[in-house]
Amino acid sequence: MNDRKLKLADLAKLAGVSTSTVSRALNDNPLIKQETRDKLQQLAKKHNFSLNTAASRLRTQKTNVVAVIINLDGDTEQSINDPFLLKIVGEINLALNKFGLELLLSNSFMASDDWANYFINSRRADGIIVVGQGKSQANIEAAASAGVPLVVWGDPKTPSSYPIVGSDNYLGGRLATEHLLANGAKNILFLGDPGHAEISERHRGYLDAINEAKATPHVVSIDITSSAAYKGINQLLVEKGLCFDGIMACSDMVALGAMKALKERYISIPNDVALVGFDDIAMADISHPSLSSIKQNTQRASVILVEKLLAQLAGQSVESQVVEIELVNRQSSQR
Amino acid sequence: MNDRKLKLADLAKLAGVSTSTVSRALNDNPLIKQETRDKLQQLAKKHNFSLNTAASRLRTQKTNVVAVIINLDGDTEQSINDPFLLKIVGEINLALNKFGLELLLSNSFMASDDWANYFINSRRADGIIVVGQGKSQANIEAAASAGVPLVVWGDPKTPSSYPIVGSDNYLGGRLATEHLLANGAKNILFLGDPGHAEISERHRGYLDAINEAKATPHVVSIDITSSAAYKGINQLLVEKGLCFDGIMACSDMVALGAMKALKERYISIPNDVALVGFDDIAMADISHPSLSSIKQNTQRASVILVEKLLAQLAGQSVESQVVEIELVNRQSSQR
DNA sequence: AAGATTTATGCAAACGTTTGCAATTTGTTT
DNA sequence: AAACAAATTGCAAACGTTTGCATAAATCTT
Repeated sequence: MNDRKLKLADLAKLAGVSTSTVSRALNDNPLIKQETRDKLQQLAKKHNFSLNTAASRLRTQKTNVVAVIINLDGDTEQSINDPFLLKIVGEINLALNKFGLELLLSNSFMASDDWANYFINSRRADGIIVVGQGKSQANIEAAASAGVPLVVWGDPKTPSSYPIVGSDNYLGGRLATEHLLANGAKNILFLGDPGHAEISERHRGYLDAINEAKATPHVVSIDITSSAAYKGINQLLVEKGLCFDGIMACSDMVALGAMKALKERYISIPNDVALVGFDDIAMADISHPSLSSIKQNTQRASVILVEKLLAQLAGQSVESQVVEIELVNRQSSQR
Repeated sequence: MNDRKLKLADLAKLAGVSTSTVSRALNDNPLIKQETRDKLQQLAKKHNFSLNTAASRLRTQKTNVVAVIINLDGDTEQSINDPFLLKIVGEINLALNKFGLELLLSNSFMASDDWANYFINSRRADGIIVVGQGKSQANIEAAASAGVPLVVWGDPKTPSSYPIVGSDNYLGGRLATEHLLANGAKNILFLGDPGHAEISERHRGYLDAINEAKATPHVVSIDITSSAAYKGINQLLVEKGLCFDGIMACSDMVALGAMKALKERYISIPNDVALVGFDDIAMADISHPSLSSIKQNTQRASVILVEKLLAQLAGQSVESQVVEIELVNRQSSQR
């Protein structure tokens, strides 16, 4: 077991050929005769050989690694544990693997602010996928303008010098609100943080739908967490009573927090208050009543993110792209 | 912007010293005079220099990267989206960062089965953290006996040749069950998959508690997902009616699935059926009624995992370790 | 002030791949 | 069979660090 790690040269000696030949054979280079290739590949397998990635990365100046940065704001509690963010990371991992790439996980707290330097100059990764625009796009801007291959999960409508892939948040906000209106809600709360890039779009959609219906908007601005939502709704109920009959929550976690506050006060969902979330996380289906939500197609989005990154690496210029959304109609809004 | 990437040699020329000196200075090697060190470090910062990790990894044979493998069974639906697994990954990421290490994310589907080869021989990572024992420990066993620095999140009571860090699952199962008994439940279901390493321990704890109370055990064996739980409980209710008054669920997601099935049939929780979950995920607190659960200290566990891995890398031999658990008493079991 | 230490720097050889080019072998054409 | 073209393989130079050893500069001893 503890033979010193084999290198290409050892394998070459064993086979009686040159290292070049082995290298090419293992990379399935057609320069090498098929027969030789097969033989060498078998030999490699037999001896449990694997290439030293450090060496080949040094030589080729490519890593086949993509850094995924979970971009959190320092001052919010929306944490690394947010199920939606993590779900996206999971999907991105799958998508990368499909293309033979590996995933280096980071968050915006680590790694210094200079992403170009930390990840790319240092040859840690070939490109970057940023998950979440956060409140400030400064870091992203900086990296992009330093010429880093970069894609962002966020709101694709945001004007930017880098490609953003994400849902049509405006439309989502609008659909959710219209759905609530169609179900007879008159006083619909927007629950979330309109200062946050993606969410501000949802907010715009909400506003437009509300205005068109000549209803009155009412924004409850909170951190994007379930506990903030719980507290926010609780406080509102204490101070003003049940002054609303619908809630458009900026995320499912937020919706679920609100739902708890309502249920504790025996406010019926959907009869007294209709509720729609955003993200369609697993819990939406399992909560009781089940939570209507705007479903983001994270799987498709992840594949697109990776494809766009690869296109950039290949020197093509790429644009932002919207992925479709869908209203998932469940009990919480049905009446 | 587009100056060709600086290398150590360029920096050296700029400063009028040798590359060795720059290298040492940037690594804060005390061989170099403090003054020179400061000067060079400043110069590096000014020119936005960063070391080529491929080169230094090749030279030092160290990567400062840890591979984290989410170890899923091929045949279960417990997916990469499981909030608990992802939570652990998030925590491990934080813990690794604290020690200056980076996280290469993988799952057991990718990467071939030969972890030793794929990650270590290839110098992709220095060590491996496996999240979840899964149903088969063959891959882990193989890697460990190939001498790979390796730690596992799982059930620490499992006899093994590698260190396992995790909760005292037996105790957890026991505590949860005893808690249900203490709250007057007589017919307590165990809901989960006893074939799964960690869960079989919870099951043992359940059985012992049940037997000591001279009650009758009743196991509903299902996949570890909320939808399986939902279906399982539904089916049971259809076939046998409400033949139980307590459920010990093997995870919170499972508990929440069961909860939904019960609520839909207007079975009161906790009055008709008391319920305890496992993991204490965020949703436990937000569900209504809130879900009592066995809390696993993932944060502490993550730090321990990393420390043990580092110890192994330093050549020390390390042992499995139990991290404390705690019953979080919420509404779902209170009567 | 000259040797003996200590401190600070530089030289040059690795680390293990990949790849342009040259060299060899094989096959084809006249 | 000679001349040429095509198919295979090998040589050797990179890629950008780190580090043992040698050297040079500064400090201390007597």
